[in-house]
Amino acid sequence: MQEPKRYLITSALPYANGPLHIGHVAGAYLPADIYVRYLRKQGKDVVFICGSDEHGAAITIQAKKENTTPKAIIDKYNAIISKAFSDLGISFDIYHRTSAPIHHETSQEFFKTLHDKGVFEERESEQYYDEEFKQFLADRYIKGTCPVCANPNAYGDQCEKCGTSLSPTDLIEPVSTLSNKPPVKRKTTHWYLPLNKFQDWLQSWIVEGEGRTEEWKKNVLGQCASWLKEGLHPRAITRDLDWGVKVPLPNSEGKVLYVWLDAPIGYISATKQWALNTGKDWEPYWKSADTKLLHFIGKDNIVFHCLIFPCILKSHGEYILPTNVPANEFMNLEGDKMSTSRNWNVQVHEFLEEFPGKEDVLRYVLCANMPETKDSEFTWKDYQARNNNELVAIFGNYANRVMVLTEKYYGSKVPAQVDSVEQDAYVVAYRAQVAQLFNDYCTGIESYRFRDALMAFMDIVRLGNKLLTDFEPWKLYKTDPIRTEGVLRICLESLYDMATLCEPLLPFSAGRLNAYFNLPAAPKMAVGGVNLTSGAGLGSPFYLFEKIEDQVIQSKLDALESIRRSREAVTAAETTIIAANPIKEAISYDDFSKLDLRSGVVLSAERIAGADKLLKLTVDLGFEVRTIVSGIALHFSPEALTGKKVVVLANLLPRKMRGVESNGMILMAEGKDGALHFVAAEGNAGPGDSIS
RNA sequence: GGCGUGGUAGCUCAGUUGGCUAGAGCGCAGCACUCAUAAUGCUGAGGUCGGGAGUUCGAGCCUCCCCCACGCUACCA
Repeated sequence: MQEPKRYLITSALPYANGPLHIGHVAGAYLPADIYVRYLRKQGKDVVFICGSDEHGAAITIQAKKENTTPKAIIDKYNAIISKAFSDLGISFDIYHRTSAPIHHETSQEFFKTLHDKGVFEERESEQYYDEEFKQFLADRYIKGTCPVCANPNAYGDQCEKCGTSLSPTDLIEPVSTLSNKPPVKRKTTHWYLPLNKFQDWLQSWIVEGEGRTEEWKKNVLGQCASWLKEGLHPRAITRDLDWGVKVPLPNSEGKVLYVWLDAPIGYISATKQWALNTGKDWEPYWKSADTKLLHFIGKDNIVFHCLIFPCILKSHGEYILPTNVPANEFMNLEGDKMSTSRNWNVQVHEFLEEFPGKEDVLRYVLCANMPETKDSEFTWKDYQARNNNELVAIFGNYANRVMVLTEKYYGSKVPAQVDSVEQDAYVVAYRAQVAQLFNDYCTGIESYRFRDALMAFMDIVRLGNKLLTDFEPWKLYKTDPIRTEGVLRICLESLYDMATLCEPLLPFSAGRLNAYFNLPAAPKMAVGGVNLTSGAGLGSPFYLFEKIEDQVIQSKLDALESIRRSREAVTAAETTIIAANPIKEAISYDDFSKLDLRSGVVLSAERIAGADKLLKLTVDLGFEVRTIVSGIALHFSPEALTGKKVVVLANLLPRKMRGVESNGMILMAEGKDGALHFVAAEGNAGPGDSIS
């Protein structure tokens, strides 16, 4: 691509059911903000879009959990999240919400356009339905026992204990979380996006790079290629739910657009709202080929932004496709994956409340450890070390050295430029090195390598420290005060350059430095072009950053340690329970296949004379009626058993008990309290159906 | 089980199409300096590049096998 005429930058829409943590920031928001601030400083036409994703079942669940309404939930978290962003200096041009009317309209228009074009397929399927509440149940509204780990509280989409992704029909004994009753299956109609039809196009666009103008990151390409290799399938883009954007068709009450056709359209509707707010035209940003469109996201969003959303945009026909999707990996915390539900994270709003004035420190540490090519690690020790050894010792200290010397020798007035110093070979070489590093800095940002850019910036500061040490103005002043003036003039100018260069990375510090100079922010991103006014008044020396004491770090570590301990205690307790009834020796499938299990129905039951534990059951196996003796008399009365569905081990050798021949065995589950429960095939399984 | 991404110095990470003695920052050791929040500057130690085999004049990089971490996905009869 030639130089783009304008830039449209998006960051993944945070889901408004919980607060923002630093992993999110390092993944999708900080890199975008750095990039955008850099572009603005270069004078580019750029719009930076984000907003809350406020629909979906998880939010309605959260509302139920907090005993409130979905609206209250999204208002609460939208407020927390958007404040956290602005407090951290993430400079969106608009932070919008998908609950806004303009978003609903935009999404519906999009759906209608694609629907009218015949892009979607309509399909009927069976979904669980709650008869009492008269509604279809979203996956997360169904709970049951996980077929993998036997966790009794697995959701219909995922078991949070073992992490397996499920579909509601996988659950054993599913229960509606609305009525706490078993749901029934009922037919429903949904619209599907036939991703399979886009397979070839996606293959050439992403894998072969047809029509792309930028190289994509390896992790992004790999993930996409993996999906394409598996083969894409049609995906439902509507859901039976009442919280979301309504499907804009007749006879579609109770149906909303699924996230695919909701959240990413939020980028578009937010752009529209921004245009309304500012009197601009939104369309060129989305529809003109000379726009560079970038989606900053975390790796969990790669499939969404690289496969699904492009299919939607392309289907529409008028929209451009992303130039790049510079997805980051994940940032771990002290060795473990960050997670809101497991309380293992650092929440942005809490951090900012606890450590006011440390916005730039957090930005610095997150940038230095940004998970650009692989998962990275945030530790509090590293946070402290980077603050104390880099921000304080290198950058803050350089600024302070220059300010203190200037105050001491020149009463905080800009000293004069001195030709002999300007032409000194050392200074010429110094300037050349700074120019080279500035170049590295720009290249870094432009190619989404923000850690490199940060490193280049710090190297510029290091050169400043070195220059001071090499010229030793504190000695030079005694023998050659004029030359000293020239040296400090260079230092001050470099400090002003640093204020400019660090603005995308450390905007708060940039502001404080500009204030010291009593100057507005430099209009352009550049180095060496500054010309301060000799004799102009400067501010008083100050510390840009302050040391962080061990004690502060230790308390953060202690807090995490106690969370880890309590989690381990829970895990240990669960392990003990499982260990109490250890699993039997492993068998082969052949061993299992010897068992002939059948579904059956109890026709009648009677006590056996002289036996207090045995019942004589007559069981219908469909193809025959059998007599089975079962030792359950202490748990069930005979009359309660008529019509009971059971599972029978049908090929067990016959055995006489108390004179009655038993032809099989009834399967029972024994609870921890010793109570017996029938095992039965649910639903329509009839007598004689085999079980395997 | 399949696919993807990683496994490089004590720690956090770079290493672009295979090419001099494998790099950076921090930490560590020594030296210099004192304007500075004991901060800065210089020098140095430290790596069989997850393990094994192969291709090549030459492999951190390419091929095969194995181990480990993370993610996605299938199957679960």
